[in-house]
Amino acid sequence: RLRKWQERIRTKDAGERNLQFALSEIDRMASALGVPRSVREVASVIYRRALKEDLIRGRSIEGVATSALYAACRKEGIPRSLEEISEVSRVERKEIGRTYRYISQELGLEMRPVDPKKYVPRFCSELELSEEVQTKANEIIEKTAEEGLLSGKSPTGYAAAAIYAASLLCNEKKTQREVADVAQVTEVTIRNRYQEQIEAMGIHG
Amino acid sequence: MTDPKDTINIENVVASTGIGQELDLQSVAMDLEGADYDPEQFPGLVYRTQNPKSAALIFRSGKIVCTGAKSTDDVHESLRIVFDKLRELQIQVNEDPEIVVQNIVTSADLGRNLNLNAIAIGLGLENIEYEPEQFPGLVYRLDDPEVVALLFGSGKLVITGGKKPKDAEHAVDKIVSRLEDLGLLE
DNA sequence: GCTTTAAAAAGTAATCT
DNA sequence: AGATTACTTTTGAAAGC
Repeated sequence: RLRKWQERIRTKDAGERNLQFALSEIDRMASALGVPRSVREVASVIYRRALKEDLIRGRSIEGVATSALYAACRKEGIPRSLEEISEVSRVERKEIGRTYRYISQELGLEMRPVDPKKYVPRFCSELELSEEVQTKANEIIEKTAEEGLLSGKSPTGYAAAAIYAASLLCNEKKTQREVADVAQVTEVTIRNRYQEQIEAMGIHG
Repeated sequence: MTDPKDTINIENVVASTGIGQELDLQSVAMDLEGADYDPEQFPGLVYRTQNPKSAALIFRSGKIVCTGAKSTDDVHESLRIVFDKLRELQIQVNEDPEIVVQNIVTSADLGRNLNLNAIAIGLGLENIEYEPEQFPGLVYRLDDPEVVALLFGSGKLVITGGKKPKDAEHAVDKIVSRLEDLGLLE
């Protein structure tokens, strides 16, 4: 009986240590990403729920913690792409993506697809683009998405193309390279989305 | 107005069978031309047929998996070739080994573009998976028939997980009526 | 869970000319 | 700026780690 008692304490301590590790990892990654405290709190809640529902079995603590943070950023309306998240995590992008899909499904998070407009303020400020460009980019995203151009396209590439187009229209030109670097997509993707968007907007030049 | 059902095309059929005899894959690999066998990497021996095109995975137990065929007839033809090849190597093969179709992959076209964002909400976020950052298709699991559909913005789709060609037809019917009810197919 | 096989859908990406 | 090739997703069986 004493043995069982000690074992219970041991596992309880281990579980407690694991939880503390996960929460500190969420904190570390959140700081590195520069997201507000509210996001870390949402991420912590998601992680605790995943723990309670026993979703961590067979997965790494770090993977679930990273996925919880990715989901929290989206839920709070300040998404970070998997690419960005993976830069501050030691879990690879593909694993974060599949773990996120799993916990999202199992916890019934009912995550809506990311709205590309959510990336506009951050990308534009990194590029030092004016409020006017942001407004124009949002307009382009709004209008072209309504016409069905967004289906199946990655939100970051879509936002990047709209920002590139808006920078040209507002005479604050940024190169495709510059926009591609902050959005972490290739110039090819920007080129492809840009062509579709300006055509749908009826813009030339 | 072409019926989306008429656009259904079988792209791949997976089936399993067995010759009812244990095999020494090492010697089969030596005698069978074009055989790929690397037990360190995978326990099965890979043998490809050209006509019809398919790949057979042959195991030590005598069980065989055939994949890549474009119809159930092609699966039977491919396996007939495999069986004959094994018989040429003086291996006993049952008369007519039972062949079980395990999965049929089909493609189809709904004929109009789809607003996947609206469809995700319409079908219910809890019933679908749509993560365009990871994959452009919307994943929709049906209970009856028990298949998985991948819907794309172009209106094209993939149905997989079915065991009979009819499963894909029923799935397309259900998807079309579901989308029509939601007013998302026009 | 992984390993291997084949196949479609469409987007993204790396590499080469 | 193309063109190619390759990887992402789903499905299923097999035997073994």
